Amino acid sequence: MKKIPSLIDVARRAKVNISTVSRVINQTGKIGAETQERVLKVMRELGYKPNRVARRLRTQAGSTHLLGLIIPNIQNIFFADLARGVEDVAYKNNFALLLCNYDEDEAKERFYLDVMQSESVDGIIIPPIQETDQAVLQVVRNGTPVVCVDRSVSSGNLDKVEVDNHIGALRAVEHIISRGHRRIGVIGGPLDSSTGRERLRGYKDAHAQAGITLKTELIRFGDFKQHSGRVLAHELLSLSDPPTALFVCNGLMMAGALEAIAARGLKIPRQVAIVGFDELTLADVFNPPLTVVRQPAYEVGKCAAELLLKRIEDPKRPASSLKLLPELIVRKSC
Amino acid sequence: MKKIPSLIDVARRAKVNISTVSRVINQTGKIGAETQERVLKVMRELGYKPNRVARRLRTQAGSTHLLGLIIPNIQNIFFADLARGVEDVAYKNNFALLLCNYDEDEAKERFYLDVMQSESVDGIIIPPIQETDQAVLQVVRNGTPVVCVDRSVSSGNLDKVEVDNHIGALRAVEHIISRGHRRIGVIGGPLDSSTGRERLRGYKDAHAQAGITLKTELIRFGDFKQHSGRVLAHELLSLSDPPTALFVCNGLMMAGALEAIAARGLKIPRQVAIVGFDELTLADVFNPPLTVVRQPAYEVGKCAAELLLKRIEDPKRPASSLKLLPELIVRKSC
DNA sequence: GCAAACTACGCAAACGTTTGCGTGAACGAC
DNA sequence: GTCGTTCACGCAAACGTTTGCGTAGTTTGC
Repeated sequence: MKKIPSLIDVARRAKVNISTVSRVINQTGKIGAETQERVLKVMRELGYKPNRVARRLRTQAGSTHLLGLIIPNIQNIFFADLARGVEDVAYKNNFALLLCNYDEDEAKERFYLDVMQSESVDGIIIPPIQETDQAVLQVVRNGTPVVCVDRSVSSGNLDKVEVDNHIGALRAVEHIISRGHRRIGVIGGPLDSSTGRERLRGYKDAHAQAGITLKTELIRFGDFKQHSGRVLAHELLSLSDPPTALFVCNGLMMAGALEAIAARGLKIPRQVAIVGFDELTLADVFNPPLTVVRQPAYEVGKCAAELLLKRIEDPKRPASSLKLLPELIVRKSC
Repeated sequence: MKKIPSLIDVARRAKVNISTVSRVINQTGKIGAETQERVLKVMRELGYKPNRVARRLRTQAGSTHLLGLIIPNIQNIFFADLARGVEDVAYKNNFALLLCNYDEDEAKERFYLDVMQSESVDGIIIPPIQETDQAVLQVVRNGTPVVCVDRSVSSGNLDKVEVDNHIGALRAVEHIISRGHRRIGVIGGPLDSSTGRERLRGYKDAHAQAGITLKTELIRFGDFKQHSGRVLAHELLSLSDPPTALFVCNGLMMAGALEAIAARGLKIPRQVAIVGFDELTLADVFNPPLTVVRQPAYEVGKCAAELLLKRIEDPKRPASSLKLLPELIVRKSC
């Protein structure tokens, strides 16, 4: 329970003013070589570590070395990968990370946004809960750098990095069609999310390209959670004229759909083919191995963090918008 | 870019001293009903949010409402679940969470421990990298509450919550033996981790109980990562007298082992049975569904956070040590 | 050889809180 | 009517930094 040394302790021991110590730490201002040496020595002896809280309090923005990341759920592997991406670049630049799960709950999102501001983070990475997310817009109005990931936010000039959901879905469904399928069921995401909408658009465009007319009974909307994947797959497969292939718009719903297929004892891909959005842990050793479109989640996080750091350094730089390409991994399920 | 209101702004507008405002916020001290009303009104008008940084700076410990969580890798679903557990109880108690991945890298662990202290977190949850983890011992010596999870730390009286790895492994291997197997290969974890050791002990004890003598060539040690699972499974299956069943000591290595089995075109469980440690995303819809021992990761995180909060409230309470029971989920892979 | 410029460092304010102490007013007891 | 108590609130220090300004002492320019 020994006292943690502060600037004052170092200063006293080195017989200089605290401002001098501060300056050798931050390498700002002119310091005599000899003094510098002495201060550094004392710092080592005392095991001095700068107090980040005090530093944050003093300097308003840009040097707190703390980033905020607010995601729906860390248990979703997509966001875990993404988080890992931002963490890695944060660590490389000596930033720490404040991480929160908001669970698609607006109150929680608001709470955590408040916390972040109140913690004086240098910047925030967030997949906005809504297209027009007043809470995050308020934050950027307060002057905190924000970059949006995964989903877009309607209002203008924010940095953002997304994956090209349209092209991903398009390629996936094109592939399904190229395998000869004409009745393709889709388990989509919520239409009020850009991801849900874009993936559905890919599905539709692929049909249009191939001259296949859409059947509304084959189009179902889930909530990106496992449960909805299961029940919607059951619904689709219970149709009097069931689809011969399924396109499932995220990883968790994919797991649910596979449950339904297993429960019905259907053989993949003979009785029903399937391709999912998002890579899954055992996808490549599944029987049969699962055809999926892999999202570059780690890269999304990495790019977002890099963008954020750039903006922190230069708050006036024009907003940039990245769109990363997903990759269709063709295995045996379709 | 408007100025964020501070205590001073509220005080001025309500025509009181800042200390009064502080007192109505914290509900400490006597305040006149009328004054209180006025101050609250002004706070609402201005949208005042207390500055957590200043608060943390002023009060030394116990009320910063910030918890630290340092884990090996958030991409490991076990730790993601665990993290979710602590996050949930943190949120319920209005705590925020500082999350870091240390990647089994001692330098990173040290860096993040420094950050945590420097951020004046109220407490830290960590799976110590070593049995005798000097860095974390130093932290508790400095007076920061710490609870260890998953792995134990040798030195005395720390709060900790683990899962009973011995009983988990014992039950698993008992089950394998009950299926008639006598040559059981094990892909274990590093022996310098308590988890690795305890699971191996379970494996051995199950053999002893059944009167089966251990064959050293059937015992291999990985590093809990996917790659080692694959190569060790290949090694075991290449033996002139290969095992008829495999016990794999964590989830990632399980995925690797399944890769190896798939590559060799072996049928589970006919040609080789397998049971793993850790539940996996598609385990229940795998073909065949995977028999695993499920660790209560979420509960571990939950309990750890609750323990930590208790200790923060009362730093002198005796250390408690929880051991949660894992669950053998028998499916079809053995 | 002297003004100007620079070097190396100290002084003190400021960041937004919390909190011990002080104090005037109201109040109850006698 | 006096005195002690309680109430409601103000004053100012403190937490550990950063940083603009000031200032001795030294160097440079000519």
